[in-house]
Amino acid sequence: MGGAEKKMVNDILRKELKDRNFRITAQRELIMRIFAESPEDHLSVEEVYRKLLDKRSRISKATVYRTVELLSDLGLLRKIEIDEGIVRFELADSNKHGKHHLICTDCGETMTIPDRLVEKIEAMVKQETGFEPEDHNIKFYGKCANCIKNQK
Amino acid sequence: MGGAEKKMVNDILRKELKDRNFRITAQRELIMRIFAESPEDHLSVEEVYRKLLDKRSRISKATVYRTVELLSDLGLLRKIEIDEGIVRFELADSNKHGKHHLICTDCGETMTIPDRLVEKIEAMVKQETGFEPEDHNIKFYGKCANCIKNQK
DNA sequence: GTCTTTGCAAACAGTTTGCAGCTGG
DNA sequence: CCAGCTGCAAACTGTTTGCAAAGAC
Repeated sequence: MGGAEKKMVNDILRKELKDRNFRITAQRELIMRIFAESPEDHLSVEEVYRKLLDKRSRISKATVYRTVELLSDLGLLRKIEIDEGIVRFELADSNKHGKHHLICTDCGETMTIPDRLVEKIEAMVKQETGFEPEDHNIKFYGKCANCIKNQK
Repeated sequence: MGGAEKKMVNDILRKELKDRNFRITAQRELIMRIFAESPEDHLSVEEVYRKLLDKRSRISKATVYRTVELLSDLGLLRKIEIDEGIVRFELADSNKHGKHHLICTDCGETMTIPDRLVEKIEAMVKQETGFEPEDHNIKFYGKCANCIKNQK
């Protein structure tokens, strides 16, 4: 994420905090920055904490927990869970929501399911169950078109 | 699950234990039985433990943890995770595979997506992408029909 | 100055482990 | 009989909480 974008993230954070009458603190800015700077797309509390230590910021772990939860409430981070038992957070980039992948068990390739198809699936779920999906986490494991072809 | 099926589950357990040189114990049979008898399709360790207490079986929680893990290794149970932070187990009914849930962000209710619908989704994925799904992990987060209704 | 936020340590929940005694084969 | 299993309690991990002191506005 480039310098300009990082500044933008910080501006959004400040605005969001102000609007909801929360205070702008160094800790909140720092933690938000960790996410903006991080090459990985999702971090556990432990990982955020480590990265803070690397920067010589002495923030308590309790504050990381509280802040990351607050940032989720503000809609700046999204809480996700990939491996079971470990909660993670990622930047809630507004144009990116949910995760939906096809994972080939032969060649290991992972592809994104086309948005169009995801929308169709969500519509189907709603129609058949009355449940209104807002977010999702979808993974299919199987054989990709290529591997099926080469197998023959 | 009917009486005959419950007996079958127990026979499979005994065979599986024997084959792998584990011992057949009352605790293992009991815990397996809890799953066979349970109307819910997935149980946390805590819930299994409670059900054992209801039956006046004084099994230690450590044993429940160990057993449920063993039964998963044997392929009789499957480990799943629906709400974050709570691990659950379900009967690894051979004709039922993968995990697919609807999780209501209002009331916390979690429901299983009907198999029929899952199959339809898989067929659609195959048709539109050429990818052949064999297993999956699907979670939708949103509002359940009940909460939508009560909200109005 | 006031009300929020932080850091610390203690509390908590879920899970794992070491070990003495019990038990299935 | 004896290796494997269980129960118990203690240890551990990840997370939450109460409170006094520090900080934002």
